[in-house]
Amino acid sequence: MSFQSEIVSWYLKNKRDLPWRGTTDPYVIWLSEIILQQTRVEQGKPYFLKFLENYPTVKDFANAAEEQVLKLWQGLGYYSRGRNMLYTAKHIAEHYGGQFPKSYSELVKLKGVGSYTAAAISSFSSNERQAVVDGNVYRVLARYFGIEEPINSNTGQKLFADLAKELIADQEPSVYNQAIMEFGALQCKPKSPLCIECPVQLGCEAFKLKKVDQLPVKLKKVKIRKRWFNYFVAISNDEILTKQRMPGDVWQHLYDFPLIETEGEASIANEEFQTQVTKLFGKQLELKVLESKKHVLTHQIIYVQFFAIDNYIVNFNKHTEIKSVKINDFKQLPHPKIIGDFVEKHID
DNA sequence: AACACGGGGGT
DNA sequence: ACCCCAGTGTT
Repeated sequence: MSFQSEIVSWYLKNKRDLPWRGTTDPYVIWLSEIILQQTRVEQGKPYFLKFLENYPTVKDFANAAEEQVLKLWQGLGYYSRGRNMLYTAKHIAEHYGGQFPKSYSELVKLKGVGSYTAAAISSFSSNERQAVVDGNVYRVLARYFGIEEPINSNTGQKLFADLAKELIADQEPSVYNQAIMEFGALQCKPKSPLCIECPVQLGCEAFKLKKVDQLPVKLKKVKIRKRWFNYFVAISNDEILTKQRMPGDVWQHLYDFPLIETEGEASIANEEFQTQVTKLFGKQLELKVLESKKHVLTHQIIYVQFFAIDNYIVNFNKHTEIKSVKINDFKQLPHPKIIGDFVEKHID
């Protein structure tokens, strides 16, 4: 039996029952695929169900407000996915008459849809012969064919894309694509793959050469930046100060608190820090540390301190991005995870 | 080609 | 501590 037939046969026996399987509606598949970008199935599943319930069709999605979309997205990360989804939903409602495209060539033009997602949607929705190449596929192919070319080099990308295209040539595109990804996720896992009970063990180059744990090869790792965020929790009566984050940094368009970023750990005793606080709020304030946390992202570690500002009087300079809103309204806004967690813990 | 973009889970 | 996850957009 060929590699592909073994994979498909394994899939039919071992596939998970997932809520987006079994539909050919390109809108629903798009929903699931965007959510699953760089996201584990188990983490994405509740978000998929939530989005489908709130926006049963692409027209429903197109009518949503960005704040509502981002609120539903809260906690999932890579928020540009949510923003791009709304943009694309509006685009489809307007230019496609609400009819979600199914072909690779149309799909790949959509914002937030790259070659992987276009291949996934087109093959799952209409069985178009487009090979998916995601993290799973890179891993399975690198191991089975013993490919040492880095998966994120220029030549590597092309090499794997060509190989994947060859392999799907005589297969049912929809089933085969899902099969190889499911195989990578459950059997040919990054760590502790199940080689002992693997249906393609005999043909696997990496297994033969005992290099399973060394493949695939991936270039470089980015340097992690350390940052120090000092947030000010200013409540007076039933209002709280909030600030929407702007483009050019993490958590774009999400709402957090007035913030002073420092080059190192800030303390109340530090004079320069006090000066900055005074400048930001226009007067001397008494600060109290509420909580300190370390927030780890892929590319930066953020040391977060929350300071309480007691007896704050609402007289905030209207020139800044900072606004005073009702606490109940504030809670409805989309927040970074670290802020959402803080609010849930400390603010009634 | 390199980097930015979140958060969580596995080892 | 490090790697990876049903990747894409920008520079």
